[in-house]
Amino acid sequence: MPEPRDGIASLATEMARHGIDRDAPVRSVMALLGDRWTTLILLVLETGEWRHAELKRVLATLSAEQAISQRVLTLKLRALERDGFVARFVTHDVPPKVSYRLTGLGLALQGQARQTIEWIKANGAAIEAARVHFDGL
Amino acid sequence: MPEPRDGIASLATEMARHGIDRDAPVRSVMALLGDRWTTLILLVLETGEWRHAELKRVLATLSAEQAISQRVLTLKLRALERDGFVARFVTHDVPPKVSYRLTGLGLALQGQARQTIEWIKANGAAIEAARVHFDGL
DNA sequence: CAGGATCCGATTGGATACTG
DNA sequence: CAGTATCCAATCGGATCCTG
Repeated sequence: MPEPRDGIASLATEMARHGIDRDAPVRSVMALLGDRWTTLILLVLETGEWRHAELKRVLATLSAEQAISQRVLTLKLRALERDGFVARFVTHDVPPKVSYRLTGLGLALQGQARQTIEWIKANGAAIEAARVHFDGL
Repeated sequence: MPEPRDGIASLATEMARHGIDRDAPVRSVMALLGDRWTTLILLVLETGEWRHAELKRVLATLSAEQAISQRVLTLKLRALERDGFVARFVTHDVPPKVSYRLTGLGLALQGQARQTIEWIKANGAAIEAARVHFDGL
C-alpha cells in the first residue's frame, strides 16, 4: 500500500477506523440523499404525517418533471423506513390506511440535507456560471 | 393543483421561487455527492493537488471494494470541473502532466459533504440497528 | 500519463396491471 | 388505498484497447 503524499496515510487510517467506506451506512445514506426523489420526500415529510397517495400527489406538484411512480415511492419509503428515518403506520381496515412520518433520526437527517441544499441554492449562480464557462470551451 | 395540507402550498411556491428542482443545480450536485466515488475524490483533493494516476491509486486504498476505473475517474473529475468545484492543470509535455485541486467553491462544497458524512458516521450505529430490526421482521 | 472509444453488466426509475 | 409483479428504457460504472 503506497503512501503517495504526506497526510494521506493518517487520512486512510482515520477512514478505516471510522468506517467511511467498507459498507458503513455512509455510502448508502449519501446515495439515498442523492437519488431522484428522497430529498423531496424528506422535505414533505418534514411538514407532518402523510398518507401514501397524498404524498404521491404533492410530490408531483413539487417536481418539474413527471410524477413519481407508485412503485418507486414505495421503494424509497421502504429504504427510509429500513434506516430508521421514517416510521410507517397502518390501520388494518379495508381499504387499509397507511401513513408515514419522520422519526427523530429522520428529522435530524433532513436537517443535514437541508443545509447542503441551502448551500447549493446559495451558490447556484456560481455553479451555473462555471457550467456555462466550461460548456463554451 | 390541490393543496392537500396547510403549509405545503407556501412550501411549493418557495421551492418554485428558489428552484429546488426545475434543473437548478440542486438535483445534479446532490446526485454527484451521492454517487460511487465523488465524496472520496473530494476527501482526497481536500489534502492538496493530485496527479490523475496518483489520485487513482490512493482512491483504491480508500475503498474497500474495487478500484475506480480510469474512465469513471475522468468522468467524475470532469463533472466536478464543470461545476467549478475542481480546477485542472496541464503541462503540455510528453507525456503531459495533469493535476487537479479543489477551488474555493469545491472546498466549501466539501465542507458541506463532510458535515453530512460526519453526521451519518455519528449516527451509524442507530442506522445499522434500525436495519437489523427491519430486516429481522 | 491522461483520456477517449467501445462494449458490457448492473442498477435505477417509469408504466402497467393485478391483489388484499 | 397501498403494495407487488412484470416489463422496459436509460443511466452508471467497470474492462479493455487505442492514441497524442
